[in-house]
Amino acid sequence: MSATIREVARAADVSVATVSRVLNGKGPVKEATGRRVRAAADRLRYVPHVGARSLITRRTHAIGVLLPDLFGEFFSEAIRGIDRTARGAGYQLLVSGSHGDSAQAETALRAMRGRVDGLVVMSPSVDAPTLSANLPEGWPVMLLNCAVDGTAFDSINIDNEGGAAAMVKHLAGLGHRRIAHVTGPVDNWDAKERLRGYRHAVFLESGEDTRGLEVPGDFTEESGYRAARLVLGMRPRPTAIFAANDSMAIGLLSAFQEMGVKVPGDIAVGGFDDIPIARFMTPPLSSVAVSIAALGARAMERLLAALRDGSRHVPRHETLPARLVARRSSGSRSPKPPTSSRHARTRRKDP
Amino acid sequence: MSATIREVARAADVSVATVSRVLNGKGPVKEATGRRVRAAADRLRYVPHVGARSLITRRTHAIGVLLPDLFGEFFSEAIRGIDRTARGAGYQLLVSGSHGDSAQAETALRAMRGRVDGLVVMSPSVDAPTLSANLPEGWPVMLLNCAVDGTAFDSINIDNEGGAAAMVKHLAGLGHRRIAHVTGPVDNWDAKERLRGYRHAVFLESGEDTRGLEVPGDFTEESGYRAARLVLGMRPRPTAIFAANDSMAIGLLSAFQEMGVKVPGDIAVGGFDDIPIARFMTPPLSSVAVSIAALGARAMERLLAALRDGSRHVPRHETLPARLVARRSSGSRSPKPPTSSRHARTRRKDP
DNA sequence: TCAGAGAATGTAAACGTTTACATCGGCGAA
DNA sequence: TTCGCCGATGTAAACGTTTACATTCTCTGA
Repeated sequence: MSATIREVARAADVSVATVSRVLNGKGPVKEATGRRVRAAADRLRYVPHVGARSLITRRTHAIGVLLPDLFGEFFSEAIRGIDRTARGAGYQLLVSGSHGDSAQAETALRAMRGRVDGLVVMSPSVDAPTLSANLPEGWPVMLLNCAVDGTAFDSINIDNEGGAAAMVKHLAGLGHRRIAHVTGPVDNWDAKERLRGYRHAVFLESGEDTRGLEVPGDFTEESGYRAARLVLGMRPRPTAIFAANDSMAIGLLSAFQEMGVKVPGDIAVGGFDDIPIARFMTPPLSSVAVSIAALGARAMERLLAALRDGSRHVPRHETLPARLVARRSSGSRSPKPPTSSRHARTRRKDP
Repeated sequence: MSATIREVARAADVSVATVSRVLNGKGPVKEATGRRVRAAADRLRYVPHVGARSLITRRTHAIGVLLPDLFGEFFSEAIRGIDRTARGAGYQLLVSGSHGDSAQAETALRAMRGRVDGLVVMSPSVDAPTLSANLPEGWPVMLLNCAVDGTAFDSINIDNEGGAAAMVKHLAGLGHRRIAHVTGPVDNWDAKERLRGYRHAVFLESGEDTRGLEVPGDFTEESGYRAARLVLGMRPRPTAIFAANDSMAIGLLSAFQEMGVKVPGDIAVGGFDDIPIARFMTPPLSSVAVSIAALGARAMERLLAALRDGSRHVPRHETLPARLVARRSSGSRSPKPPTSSRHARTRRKDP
């Protein structure tokens, strides 16, 4: 099979300790000896056995990544950010996706034990108790956009509240006074925060109460499609709708198109997430953008820092800003974006 | 830290060998002893140290996954398929993405050595020589949609040729006689196969030579945008264009819209890949769909089989079918698809 | 010349498993 | 009774590293 450190030592006519020292760059070694060892290692194609190494160093140089059953680009973007940062620091990624329920996530969590030095968890179905029950004490964990409730874990969240408020302000700035909202699933953390941001901003802008302006949704296009009819039935009729995510906003758009309701002429529409499809809708959908890649990168950065600091590390909470993207669906008379910028965003290697 | 097998043995009042036997289900053990051991292991939250285990078994129960710098949904879909199958067989995934060039891929390849039992490689920049140079002899490897040239490696490819031919036949069936083609990058395997399929099908349908009907592209929207003008300048003017991927087809669509050229009235357009945006274009883009998840799942299945068979395994090549998706851009008068099906496809968890 | 410092290198224990082999009973057959 | 077999369990070696400690070598300064 593969060469062992002992064979390299024999080939370079030194002891195994010296080989180890040379390859790990610790301890004093003579220039010439180092060269000899490295040459022998190259020649034999020596690669240290990670198992044996982790057995004694208690380090695996791998990070576990737990992701929910994401579709579309979220998965890719999250991994992209995490991977780049991890690789830069010499860490590998043990990825586990598609966790529908809490039980699956627990199994995955267990399977990671002993394989990784730390964990990045992005899963709505994993909460603090589940986590602490399945993890060795004091394992470095970074929670990504999970429902954090003042736990002892590190976490990073998107500024859902601020993003939602920005969208409401944007619509209000365009003259809209009655702004309806299609909510996400009631038990969804992001949805709850967006709802809160919406309510607060509407109150600030118009002093109005939002009761009677909220329509329940569940993040699917279908629920957006259904919501359209409900909103049109409100009296007085709202002049704008803010959907808690883009999928529902797209549902709204297709319903309005079928009914002959003009967007943004008759009613303005805004979404959240700025998924790639958003800019290709007719009319292009105004939304709130979040850089998932940046989220992942930041998470990995902090996890690596935690790994370095060891027990001195103090967990804390962080919020990543969301950015308003005004397009035509909200009535913003933004010109057609220059062709080049669209390309930059959606280009990809094939397939 | 974590409990060791020795502590479990002491707690259950047996030897370490017995604990190992119970937990691995091999060797004869008394019913009662088994129960006692399992109870102790649970109580102590014992998880075997994978490093120590792999040191002696020579197995890691992990599969390396090398992916290119994919954007959009390809990444997610590929991982989804691979992950599901791997998890079912008790394997974990060591993922490494974002490999721009061959050097990066090589580094990643090396880093995986000793960490994984097998490899799934999906990377246009990795070829057979690079692979064999950086891999231990006889390592199970599955090539996904790579440029395979009769090598000794297992591989699975998409039926680019068949898909392209299907699109041409579809257009010809709608009455088109002059069908132009926007090609992909010249050194891209998929692009080359699609071009071949196009040429062959055009020859079969009309007996015509395709010289003078091909326009160079590079898979970006921009190149599609530029291609539009070239195609319109051909004499006699083609009545249909088949772009080698959807991004370029989208470039065509936006160019035509700006120029006031009606699609499909003045010219029909078809793409390849059926990316999610395709159905949301105006008009919805006809394309050729490929299930990337199925591709990944199939790859993992075969890799696992190879792992089981060991040296008895014989590598072979496999092709996965591509499916034509006719929409309005090709002039197919498919009615607006029922709302529900659109939802099923694009729904996703948030964010 | 030589003590002693420090650099360079070697020796061997330890990490936590699995497993070949040894051991120990108990039981049926001779 | 005794032999041999077999099921259940224990003992200890081996896997490939890292590293504390021991040893050897090479100077430097008195």
